[in-house]
Amino acid sequence: MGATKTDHFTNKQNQIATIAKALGHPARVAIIEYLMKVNTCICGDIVNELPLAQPTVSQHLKELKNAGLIKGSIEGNAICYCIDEKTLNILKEYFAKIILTVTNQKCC
Amino acid sequence: MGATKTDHFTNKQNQIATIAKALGHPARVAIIEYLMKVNTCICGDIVNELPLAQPTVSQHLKELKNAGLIKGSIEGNAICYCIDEKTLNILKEYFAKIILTVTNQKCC
DNA sequence: TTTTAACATTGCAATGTTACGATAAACATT
DNA sequence: AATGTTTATCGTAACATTGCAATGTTAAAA
Repeated sequence: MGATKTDHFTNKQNQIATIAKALGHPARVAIIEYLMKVNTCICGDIVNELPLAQPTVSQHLKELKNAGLIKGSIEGNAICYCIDEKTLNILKEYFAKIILTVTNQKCC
Repeated sequence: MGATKTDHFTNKQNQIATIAKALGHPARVAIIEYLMKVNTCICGDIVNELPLAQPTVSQHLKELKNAGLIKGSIEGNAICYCIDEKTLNILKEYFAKIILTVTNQKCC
């Protein structure tokens, strides 16, 4: 098949999976790291930072945007991208909760 | 193409992407949640908890294991699975660092 | 207005993922 | 030994992802 059976899972499970999936590629992790490193939202310049062709980078940016991990606003000729930390925080809090629960378990 | 250019990215970027990718499917998120909920490592019983056929579940478990998110030990007839919180913690700490950095930025 | 710059979109080839039936392997039970 | 239970593996069909060349689109610059 190849198609994920999303309707069999909860909204939360699908939400977490969607965000995690967007971060499931090193190029997209690299984009996030770059946006963090430059210490401001960056207009243009992302393509030159990655070892990938422009259409490929554009596609990765689109996926990060769809997942809510970055925001992009048109700034004249270029586009200004920055990290949306709210979405990252959803993942962080989710993992923190699991880790806390699991650490208190008597197991294996 | 379809093949990820892993060699163009750092080890850390590939590590984060690999772990995130493993969590990028609702069935695998559901497995993690179930392992957390039962409050102990569970032997068997995972297949019945998911709306998927046994070979599919087995495959998802394998991917979680490869990513280091769960550990499995043979327990007689069944196999005992539990969460490896160390791997989850790598992701959590990574996100926490990004969130902290980004929140202090004057941006957009 | 033509040109340039910065991204987006389209189309396609190569590869990866998801799901499951069939089958195998390993052990427990009878 | 024969049977059942549990998990893994194989094979394969359907679909998704990755990457890029070619081509649009939009707005600044000349």
